[in-house]
Amino acid sequence: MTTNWTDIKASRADSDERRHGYEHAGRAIRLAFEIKELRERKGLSQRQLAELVGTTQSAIARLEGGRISPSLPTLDRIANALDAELTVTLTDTQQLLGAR
Amino acid sequence: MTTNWTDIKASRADSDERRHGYEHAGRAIRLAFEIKELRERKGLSQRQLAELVGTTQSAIARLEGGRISPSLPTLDRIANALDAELTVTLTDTQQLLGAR
DNA sequence: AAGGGTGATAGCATCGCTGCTATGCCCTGG
DNA sequence: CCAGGGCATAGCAGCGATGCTATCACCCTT
Repeated sequence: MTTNWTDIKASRADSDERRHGYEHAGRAIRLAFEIKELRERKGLSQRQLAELVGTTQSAIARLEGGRISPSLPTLDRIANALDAELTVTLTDTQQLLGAR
Repeated sequence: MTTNWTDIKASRADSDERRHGYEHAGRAIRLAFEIKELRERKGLSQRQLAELVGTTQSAIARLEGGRISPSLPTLDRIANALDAELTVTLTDTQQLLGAR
């Protein structure tokens, strides 16, 4: 068999996955902004949201700072507190390609 | 001001956010399944995916086990390796409600 | 029967996120 | 001027996720 797996591996050796923490920052910043947006829309202060979520104001500030990549459990709790829904999806970008 | 914030807080005291790690398992299991699904569709073994991602087979197996809540950085790396895209969204479920 | 490939699991060290306290800064109202 | 609220930041302890090695059980092929 020895699929063309070797090719796949080679073609990516230096493209993307070799760089570990490249653009997590991007997602973190976007999520941070969305949280802040939602919170302000609800008219809540960081302290109030913190209490709803079950944490402290500084933790909320840190999240909204966008310098860390929040955990899914944390995002979920925030979402619930803000009457929002957290959606996490993995979509194949090659559905119609590798059909051999 | 003293918004109806007190009401909000009261109305949730024992509904959802008081329970910390309730259904993270659900999301973890779904993601685990999606990863496995994608990986097999690409015809990759856990070991091959591991190498693409830059980790080991046991780590992949653990993820696909669905007993932990993966970090976003990890999910992102997996997604890239599988030619997939990771989407994380916070959607307001009350857009047309609290117009005040 | 022996070997190879695949996937689970355990145990460990390390790292990052989280919760917390304690500040500091800015702004607004008294 | 002096609170007071709102937000940011630092520093620390604790915990969960990750990476790793080493097994183990299975299946399949030879």
